[in-house]
Amino acid sequence: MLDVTVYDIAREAEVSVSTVSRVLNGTAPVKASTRQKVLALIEKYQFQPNGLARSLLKKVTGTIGIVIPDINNPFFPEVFTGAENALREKGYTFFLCTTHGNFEYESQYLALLREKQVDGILFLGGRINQRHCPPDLAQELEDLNRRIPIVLVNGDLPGSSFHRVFIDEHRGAELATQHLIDLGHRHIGFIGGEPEITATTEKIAAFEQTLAVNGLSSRPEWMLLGDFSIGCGMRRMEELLALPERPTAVFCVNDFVSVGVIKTAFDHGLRIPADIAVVGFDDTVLAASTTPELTTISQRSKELGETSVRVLLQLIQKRRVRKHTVLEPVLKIRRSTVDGLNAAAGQLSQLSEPCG
Amino acid sequence: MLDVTVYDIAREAEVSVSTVSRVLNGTAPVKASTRQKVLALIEKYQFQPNGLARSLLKKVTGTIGIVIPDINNPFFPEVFTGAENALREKGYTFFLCTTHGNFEYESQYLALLREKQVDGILFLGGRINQRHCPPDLAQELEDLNRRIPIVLVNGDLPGSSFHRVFIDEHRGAELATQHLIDLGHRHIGFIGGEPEITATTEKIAAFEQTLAVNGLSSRPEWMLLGDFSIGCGMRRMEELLALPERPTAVFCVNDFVSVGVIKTAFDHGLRIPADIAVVGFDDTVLAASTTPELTTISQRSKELGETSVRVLLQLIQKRRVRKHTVLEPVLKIRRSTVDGLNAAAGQLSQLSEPCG
DNA sequence: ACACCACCTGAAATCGGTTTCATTCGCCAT
DNA sequence: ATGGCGAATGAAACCGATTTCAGGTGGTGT
Repeated sequence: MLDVTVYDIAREAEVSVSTVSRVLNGTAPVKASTRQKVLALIEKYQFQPNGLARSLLKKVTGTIGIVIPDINNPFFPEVFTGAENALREKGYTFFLCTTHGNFEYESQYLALLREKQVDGILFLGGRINQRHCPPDLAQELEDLNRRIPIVLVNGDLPGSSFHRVFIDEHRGAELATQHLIDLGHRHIGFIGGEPEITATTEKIAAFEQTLAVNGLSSRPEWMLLGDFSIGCGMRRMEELLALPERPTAVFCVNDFVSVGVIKTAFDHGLRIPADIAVVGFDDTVLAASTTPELTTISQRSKELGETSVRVLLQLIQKRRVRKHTVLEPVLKIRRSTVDGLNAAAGQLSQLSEPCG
Repeated sequence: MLDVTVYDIAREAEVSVSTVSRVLNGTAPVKASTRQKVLALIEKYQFQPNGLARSLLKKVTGTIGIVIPDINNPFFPEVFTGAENALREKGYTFFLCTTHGNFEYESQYLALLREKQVDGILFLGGRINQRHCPPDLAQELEDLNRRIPIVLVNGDLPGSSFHRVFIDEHRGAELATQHLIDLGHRHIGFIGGEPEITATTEKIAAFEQTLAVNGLSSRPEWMLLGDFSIGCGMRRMEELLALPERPTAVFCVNDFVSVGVIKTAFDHGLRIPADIAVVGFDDTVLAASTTPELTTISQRSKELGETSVRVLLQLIQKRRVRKHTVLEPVLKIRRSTVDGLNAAAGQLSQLSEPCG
């Protein structure tokens, strides 16, 4: 009863629905007087056209699906923010789908997104990896990509032909490792990350390669994996500190893990960076909230979101886009590796806006 | 060409679309042999019914809009997680809309959500407040509520009749303040928050009332507002420390602000809690990542999300629900107010899962 | 007076499903 | 043989918009 349609408007205005539609979209000239009449009714009933009906016909929904593993890791909200900002004025809306790294959820959400006719999908499945991703999900994703444009963000599915946007994680890990070496560290550990995931393996490869280039090497007992959580950082750091010989620095797979590492180091009365230096990865808001602030690798998360969604938009408009877009990571040097920096030097950009 | 419809299936199976639809939904008996034929074709073409067409007819989309001010404040992702968990198995999807506290964005998103025919809306607009919210947005929201079920989460619009789910912020602020007083503090400051927003005013009211009950009172120069950011915490703490006389404890409007306060205190060589105790609000992941960990008030964010969405679901199903649902806040005592707690006592629930 | 065009409008098809209504068919009881 | 019933199916209406196509009207140029 509260729902007004073009037919209701047309009837009351004593015109046809075609005319109402033309007033709505300006697709053809309409006599000023009838336009006024129609507009008045639209205003009167607060009429808003039903997007489902329109989308059904036009085959465009103005809707994008974003699939991420974990919304509680601040990295992903930042990517989301970038995507949203890039498309805000175009009137897109976003389905946010959190999978918790669960393949069943992923599969379920992909089906739902297809059913709801999204125009495109941003897939930030950290789990995508040749060895780990089950063949059926890979297949499913590829099939889906034949119907709906998909952009893989910071992930890969070797042997497939997805469009991808990602930062050069190898380079990022190299920057981090070289930074520690340049500071004089010779004994460096690596903490965190699931061993099946690209985000872990890439970093380890670059880590060991950079050590080698500098005539150093990693020690198996200092390579402590797990997952991407704070708790993992705490536990692995406990284990590390229990060893007879300790590294003087650790490189963590992400900021979450770094937070755990710092907490545990602090609990053991260690000073950071004097006793142990810590480098993270992602440059999320967490990096700004630890004491001392965390040296980390910026993934330029907002830009990543913006760029990804721009690529997706090109695909949606059937324009040609290069398959891969790579962003350069940036090393953010803060007090978890270099003592005595003043706070301003920390490049904590998120803290510089005025307040109140 | 890749898009298969019920008509295509029907033609190839030599049945009518009605039959295909019946196979799809099991709404009427279909002979086993024809069912098989249809199912085989559905499998062959990976057919999936078009949700737009279905929703258009059924007037249900299985879609919910969630409007939040800031996705980069970890509190909101936690609420979102709760909502998603509660509705996952029902196959709902969520439009996530971030407004940055911008009324224009809010208005724009509300229109979009209506156009896209969401079944309901969770509105977490921290800005909703009798004095501050512009009358037209208030009006808009109320009009919308006549067409679409809306639940206000942690917000209010006095004089209106929305369904609301919220935690008792007054009680939360009381718990925080009393905790500091019980620890022996007599000089307590308040930092952060925009003065127009309920989340600020409620806390201030409870703060001052609790002081009064204990025979204490606030000092205007120790009430330093601003916004809800880390940067605000830093700046206001600088100002506070520049005063000739300082409080021995501060209560912050949220965890973000607390982080800034702790950072600045640390930069000035102050020890927490010995020189200054800090209490936050929200119990986000940030509270676990500071050194020392932050004593804070848990808003039980995931439960808040779950509960809100449950209420919303009731409304969608036109069942009767009580207008207001209130959650009790919980004080989480950690090392930013009490020295020498061991880490396990911190109740950092998010750190207790196994890893790897 | 006639042809032409620009402007304005409406009827009807369309998008891809679901659902109602009517019909056919086979089977069983009387 | 016949009436009745339930299972199985198809035709057609419907949801709410957009768009094509086909007029109708009025003004202008010759």
